[in-house]
Amino acid sequence: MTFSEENYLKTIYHLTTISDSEVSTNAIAEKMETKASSVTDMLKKLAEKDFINYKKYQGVSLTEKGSLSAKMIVRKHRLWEVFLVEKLDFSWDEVHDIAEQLEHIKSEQLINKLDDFLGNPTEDPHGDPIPNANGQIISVEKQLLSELNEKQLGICVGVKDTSSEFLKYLDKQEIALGSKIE
Amino acid sequence: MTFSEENYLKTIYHLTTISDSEVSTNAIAEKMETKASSVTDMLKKLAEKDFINYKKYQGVSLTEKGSLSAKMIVRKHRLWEVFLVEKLDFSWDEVHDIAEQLEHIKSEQLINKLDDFLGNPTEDPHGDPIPNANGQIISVEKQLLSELNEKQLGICVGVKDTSSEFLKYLDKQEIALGSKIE
DNA sequence: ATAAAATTTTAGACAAAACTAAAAATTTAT
DNA sequence: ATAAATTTTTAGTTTTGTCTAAAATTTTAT
Repeated sequence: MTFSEENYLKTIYHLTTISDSEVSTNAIAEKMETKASSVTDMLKKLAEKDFINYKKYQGVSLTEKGSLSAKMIVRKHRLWEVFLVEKLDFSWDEVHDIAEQLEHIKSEQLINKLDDFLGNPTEDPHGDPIPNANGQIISVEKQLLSELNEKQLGICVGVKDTSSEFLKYLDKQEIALGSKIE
Repeated sequence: MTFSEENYLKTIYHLTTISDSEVSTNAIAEKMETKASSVTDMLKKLAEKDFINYKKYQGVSLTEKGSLSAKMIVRKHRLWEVFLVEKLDFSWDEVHDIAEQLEHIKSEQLINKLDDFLGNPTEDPHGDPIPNANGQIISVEKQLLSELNEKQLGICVGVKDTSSEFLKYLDKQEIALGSKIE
């Protein structure tokens, strides 16, 4: 699989988890900041290789094979993020771009050894779950802060928006994973 | 710089250190297992970008800029090798291919933090020197085993051939860095 | 010194991944 | 129900890095 194919697969995976229905060409194009025609080209290729179910004009969904591949990329991305924060002392707002590169390194042995080295973490620095070597995801139930009632107490176990700006804002407010919020 | 450009630069750098004269198109092609015509194409591009000195039919040498860039790639390669062996418990014959991928990750901050995390090592797992952040190389003088006289004692401080096969052979002979050899 | 051999470059083609512009299909609105 | 708007696909082009085959240059051998 090429870098580009991997990036498309990952994007389709993320869009699928948000909407859990067929993903549209335009949605992919927007998320990847590319043109719809480029997306169509790639969808044909991914369908050809049996990573996605694709019928013209009907949007796409991941096949089992595609879903597993996508989860392996997410696994790599999140494990590398843990490495960067825990071992190299990066802050949570700095790791995304580097992990975007590292997630494409091809070596199963590497990622499994990294997993062990990190102590088999279940979540990345933003509270997102890390798929295991079989692609299984054990995710803790979360509620959005906006869904809580007034005066209700909560503990921050994750962030929905992982943009560098928002994470820096949280730092300024002294909100981190584990923080009590009312 | 693209992956391909980086790979050419690294190859030219290695060939330069061996021969310390102009490097030929064919030598590059052979080392990279590609065709001479492909090499010529790339040499033009690298010359255009001022990484190499190139005159048709005359072979190439690195410019200051090219030499520094090459050393930074070597730095990354060797630091990642140390990481793989020291932290992830890979053996010295397994790390080359993975480091070939990791050396292309672009982030100065990453590599300098990795350097610190590893304790600023000066040599990789094969005894080759690691350039520092400024591209300086402090290398220990070495003698080839074949240059020693009979009955002369030596300590293995590096290996010239870093192929997986040879390294496994050394393992079988129980020869590692630090071993006394007569 | 010049012919033969080897090396290097050029010219033209191809595949991957992107693009623009135009055509086709689908969805929305009246 | 049909016209307008939107979305998606197709067709054709571009860039990057590769290739083959042929031409140009340099080196080697007599």
